[in-house]
Amino acid sequence: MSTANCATAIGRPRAFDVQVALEKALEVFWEKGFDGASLSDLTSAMGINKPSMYSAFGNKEQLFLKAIEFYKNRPCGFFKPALGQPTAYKVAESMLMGAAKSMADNSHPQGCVMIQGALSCSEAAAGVKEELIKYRQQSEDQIKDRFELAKAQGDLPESVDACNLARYLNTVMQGISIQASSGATEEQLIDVANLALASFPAGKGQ
Amino acid sequence: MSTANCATAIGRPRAFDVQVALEKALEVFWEKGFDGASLSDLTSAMGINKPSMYSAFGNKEQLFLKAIEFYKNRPCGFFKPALGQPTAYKVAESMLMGAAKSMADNSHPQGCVMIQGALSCSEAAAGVKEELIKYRQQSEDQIKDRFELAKAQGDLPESVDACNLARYLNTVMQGISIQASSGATEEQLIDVANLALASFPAGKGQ
DNA sequence: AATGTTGTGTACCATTTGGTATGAAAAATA
DNA sequence: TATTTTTCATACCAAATGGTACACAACATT
Repeated sequence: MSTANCATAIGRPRAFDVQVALEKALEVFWEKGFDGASLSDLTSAMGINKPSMYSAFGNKEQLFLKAIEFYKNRPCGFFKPALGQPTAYKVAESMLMGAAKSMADNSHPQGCVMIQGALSCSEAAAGVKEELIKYRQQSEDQIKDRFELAKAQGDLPESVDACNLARYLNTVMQGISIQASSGATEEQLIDVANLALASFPAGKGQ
Repeated sequence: MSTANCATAIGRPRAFDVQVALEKALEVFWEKGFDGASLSDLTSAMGINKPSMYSAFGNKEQLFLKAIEFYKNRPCGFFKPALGQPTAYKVAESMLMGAAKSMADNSHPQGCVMIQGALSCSEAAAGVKEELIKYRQQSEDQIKDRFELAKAQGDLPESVDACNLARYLNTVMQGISIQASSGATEEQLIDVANLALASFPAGKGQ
């Protein structure tokens, strides 16, 4: 049951690339959600059969969680780079524009799998729903921390409630996810992002 | 196959109230989504058995659509009253505050079933997903029309793009739905709503 | 070449899925 | 009371669900 691709492997080697299979599974979960994605959907997209899936990933729930983990860390993610922007305003701008661009991108399912993967769901998905809620809260907390830092640096007024502002930013991004999965285009979402930025306490000049 | 409760009914009368059963079904769909709600979940919540459900509502998909129709028209809905507010700003304010209050209300599942009922879903739910997208678009169009009217009345500047502003408002409400279903409280969502209102082109005075 | 270890493919498992056939039960009408 | 019409309850259906047993295949080590 070794998931990692060890250099000196003993026994029959895997005939598939675990990472590639995980990406394929991610696409299925992304499009259909946890409840809507059946094992047949998953394994046929991954190009493997069920025993291989179970031995490599555990079960459907763990496969989902590992796919989400990959999603969080994938190189094209817009979140972490946005957090690193020099000013609070630029953080928000980069995040909203990144969300608009990324979520409307049709090289993969629209919207965000961390939002849509298990929103209203069966009891079987209750675990992954809780996990996704936790992840979303962590993102919000990271934004909040970044805004607290901005306040300490004088980049945001002391009067600003970093917690509320972070929640607002997160809320708009989540709305953008819904819009994207409903068919909104990148341009439309950029307009939304610009309107949302008008609420931002620090002006565009900063 | 008469759905309506006719006064002079011939044959054995229904042992259940169609409207009450529909409300129960709505709650299940609301909480679990179309894919996550099984017929067993539904019929046991409705207090009837499957043949009764099929004869009264058609099938799972039509039951869902009828439940959504009921949801749209239910008396406690905040959307239509908000549209009737006298100014564009008050429309937006009423809508956002109504969303914050309604979606965090724990007398029913959190969030909005028209958003979460079928977002990422299986092929079996593709039809209801499209229907929900259409409904959401109709809501947005109604807001847009209201803002166009506001422009004609001089209540909004001519420079405002009613379409973008409506989409922004809709986006924030959809984000609020996600937040609510993630456990956000009414107070938190009101704070979000107030931040969102800061983007509004017409000032609070209007 | 024999052995130990691990992955693969098939075929299978019990359970659940959405959906029905059928006969009995309850009412209005005749 | 007999008939007609409709609903109810049970039992059932084929297909799909998430998950596994098991024999075999492929590799490293001995």
